[in-house]
Amino acid sequence: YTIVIPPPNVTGALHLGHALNNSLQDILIRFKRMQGFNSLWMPGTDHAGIATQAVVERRLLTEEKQSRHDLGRDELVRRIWQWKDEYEARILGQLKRMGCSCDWQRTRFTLDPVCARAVRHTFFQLFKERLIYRGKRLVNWDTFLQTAVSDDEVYHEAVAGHFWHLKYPVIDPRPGEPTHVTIATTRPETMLGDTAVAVHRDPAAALDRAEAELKQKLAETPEKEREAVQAQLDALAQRRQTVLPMLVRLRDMARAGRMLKLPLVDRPIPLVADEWAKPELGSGCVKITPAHDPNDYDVGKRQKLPMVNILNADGTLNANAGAYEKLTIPKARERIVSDMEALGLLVEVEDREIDLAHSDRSKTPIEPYLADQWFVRMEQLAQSAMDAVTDGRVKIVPGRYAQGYLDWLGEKRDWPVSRQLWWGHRIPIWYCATASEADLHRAFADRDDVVWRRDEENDRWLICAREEDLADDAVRGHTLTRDDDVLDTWFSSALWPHSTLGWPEPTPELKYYYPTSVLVTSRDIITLWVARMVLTGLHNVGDVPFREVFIHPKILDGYGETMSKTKGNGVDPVDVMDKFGADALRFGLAHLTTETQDVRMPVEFECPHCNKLIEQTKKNRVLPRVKCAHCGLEFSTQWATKAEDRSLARGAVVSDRFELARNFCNKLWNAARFAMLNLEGYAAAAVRDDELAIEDRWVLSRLATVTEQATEALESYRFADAMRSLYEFAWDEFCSFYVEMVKGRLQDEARRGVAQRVLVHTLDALVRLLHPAMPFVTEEIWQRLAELAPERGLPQPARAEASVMVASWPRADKPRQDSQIEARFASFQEVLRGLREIRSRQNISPKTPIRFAARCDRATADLLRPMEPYFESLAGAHATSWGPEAAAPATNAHLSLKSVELFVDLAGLIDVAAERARLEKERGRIQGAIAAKQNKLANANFVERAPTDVVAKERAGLADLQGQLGSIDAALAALAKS
RNA sequence: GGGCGGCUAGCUCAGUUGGUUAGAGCGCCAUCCUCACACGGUGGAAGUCACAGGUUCGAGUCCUGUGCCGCCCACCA
Repeated sequence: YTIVIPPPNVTGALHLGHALNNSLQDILIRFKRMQGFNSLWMPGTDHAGIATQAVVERRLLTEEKQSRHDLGRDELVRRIWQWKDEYEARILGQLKRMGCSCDWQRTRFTLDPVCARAVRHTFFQLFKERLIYRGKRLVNWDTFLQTAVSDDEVYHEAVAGHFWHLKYPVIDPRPGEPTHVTIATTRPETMLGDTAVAVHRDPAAALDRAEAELKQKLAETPEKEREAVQAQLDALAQRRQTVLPMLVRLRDMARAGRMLKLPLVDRPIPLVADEWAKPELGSGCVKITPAHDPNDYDVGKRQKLPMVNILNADGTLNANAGAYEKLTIPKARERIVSDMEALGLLVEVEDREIDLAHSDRSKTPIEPYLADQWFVRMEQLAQSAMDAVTDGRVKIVPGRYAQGYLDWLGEKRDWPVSRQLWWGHRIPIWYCATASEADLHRAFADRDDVVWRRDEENDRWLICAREEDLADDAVRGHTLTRDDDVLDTWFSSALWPHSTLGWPEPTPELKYYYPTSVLVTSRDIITLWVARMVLTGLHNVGDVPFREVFIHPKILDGYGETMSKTKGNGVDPVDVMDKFGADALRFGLAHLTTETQDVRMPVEFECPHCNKLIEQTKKNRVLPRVKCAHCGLEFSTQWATKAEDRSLARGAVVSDRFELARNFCNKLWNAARFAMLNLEGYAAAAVRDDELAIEDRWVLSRLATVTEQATEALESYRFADAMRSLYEFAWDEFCSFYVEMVKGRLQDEARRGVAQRVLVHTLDALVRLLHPAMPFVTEEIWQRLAELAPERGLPQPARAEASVMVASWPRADKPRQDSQIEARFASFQEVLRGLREIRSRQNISPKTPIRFAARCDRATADLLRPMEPYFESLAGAHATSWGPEAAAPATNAHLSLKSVELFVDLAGLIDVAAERARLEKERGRIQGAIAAKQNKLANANFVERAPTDVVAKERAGLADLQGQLGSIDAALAALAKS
């Protein structure tokens, strides 16, 4: 049984999302191990490697004021390793505290040589099959960190910004033609890369469409907001007069192939007609910078425009920027605006809120630029991964997530795999512009681990080497240069299930463990990782990487937001463990793992000084220190880094959602203590069925059922269901009833033996069942039990395993399931509850004994009569009579139950007012129920069409209720007399 | 814009194929420090199952639509 383990995020602390993931995996591993499977963890790919580099670079730039370019590749990588070692030690400590039996020794990182080899083999093979190719792509360039960031590391934020309205002169304007075209931009420096200005090909029609849309909107908007829409409509109408004629003219000029002069660099650029220009916005014209804007890139492709990149890889302007070369973007922006103004070409500066793409890493704006990148052709790879899911070789649980997976793959969008980083697997490609093909043949004649291909666009060879790096002079008389880029971390992560097992070598591990059993992960990673693992597995090994994928919920904070470092709303599992314990953390998380997609986790700070709770707000959750609203003292949080903050007492982040689990751990521990305190004279021996007391047979019956439920639930990843049945069995049945009922026998020397054996057996089974979810408490109980009762079990005792970790998972002992016993207990519990209720409502002290009569049919009487001693011990109630003729005492409290009417003798005890109030209320309730039933039965449709058993049930229910009503009336009458 | 999920007690959530009077934990009220457990026991109060239609003898549950919250993907799925 094999589980692929995704890693926790590298730069932050583990938060509850990671704790959930790791806990569920460890629950499965322990569960399967107990079932006798040979299990293997396959821990952590380092998909967060990029984050590490970014954090290190950010430190360098802010604290040491130097960039990676100053530092050099080797030194940067050395620092990253150092950072990662610190990080790993911390994460390992946390996982260990959580009880995760994760072994990270074997495969520390994806840069492990074994994995590195798998990466090169894969790249080589894809290159050879022409599934890897070189193409162009706009890259999100983080100018601060001087790296590209991937699409998912970009977030959009509205910021206060400017629209600069600029004028470009028309070359040789004819009479009547405009002399200038006005455009607006938020990034004036990109004008240096402009290769066209666009105007709509049919401005009148576009305006018509915009108008129609606005009218539609006007009709739909509520009265209040209409004014604003109407204003827009008016503006549009105005525009028809003022702007439209000019746009039509410009459009005609564009068709005629007229040119503009790009100021500052004096480059002629065409006026083009393209629908990207929006006549309803701004001047109606738009500058086109294909190398620095995604939309413009599309226009550039459509209009076959040149693409001028003005950026260097370090975020400064390059030679294409002419006089502005080497300036940083902000400096260039400043200069260009003032230069344009000097030329009289700056029309106005408009203040506006703009939606700007930011880098998640540095929090600075993104400057996209066009770059050559490596791509993986997805057509056939994606199809294979889709087939694996549609034909069921990979099962996704819950099934609804399969749709997203298929839809995403269905696009078959090529996968850009190159990244402009220094950390990661460097792309095994060398360039050579000077050699001839014959030279290459000569150099690599006897090698099948080198292939090459022509790069026509750049007039050079692309040489891919599989096994080892090529020397600069590998081709005699020519120089090879290696590609600087590294591969997307998902490229190596995608290989994880087979690369860690030794692929491409046919190792015994690969043979034994591949395909693995299950991947447990959260849904945001389905496309990034799951899909890619499937397709590389199929491509490389020829089989799927895992049989099942379990997608667990995401943990959100109290506001329903995803936990993340950026927001600072993550809950540190260490806080939870400190406050509630590791078992409570794990059980609690498993207990809320339902099939829904999210789980909310409202959290509070606990003041370490006065122990009061302080609401966690969006403001205070990111602070390193917080002032307690109750006692006024300050405490530190998980964000404290400075010594002065850290010296304060730490305020834990707590959530009452773990209280249930903590209390449960405590309950189990105390129940175990009780059992062990009562094992005096325990002797292991076989137990015959006829020796079993009623409660023994009942608890064994329930145990069989619960074992069955828990097993079934865990096998189908219904963690919450499993936890719920175990919780209820342990607390409501084992503790509240079995333990209470068995107390008497444990005091009785003659009956003690069997009671002890059944008690120990049940506890033993319960501890096994709970072990995966509560490893620490259960192990402790197990070890202590081993001292008192090393041999235990029903019907034949056997020596217990040395640790519950290697104990076997209980089998549901189905022959023990006894519906009759369970029915008897249901009645028993009902009567017991009734007796307690009467005691409570009559305010009778628990110490005062009471007597009661129970009116019921003979069968029920026979069933309950043997339980008499338990009514005495659990409710302090003595039964005086059972059966249809049971007489009500002169003064009594009455209660109608499903199968029994209870009369508690209240001679000398009665609180008449309380009893009357209670009876009146009861009467009202029953009358309501009777009316509902009578209505139902009066409905001819119901009687005719509903199944006969349902109708019969209704009738019986009605009769029963009417009987109860009679009794209540009688009781009320009796009260009136007294 | 598309897809997915949620809306059930003050809070956080269960509710299996439609079928008696819709459940749990926390919180609240009352009571009990009873010899495993006050992180406990016992009892209680508390819900127009988001809204509007529809199917059905019968709807929290099935269908259609609407609203709000959230997530994912994305200018054409």
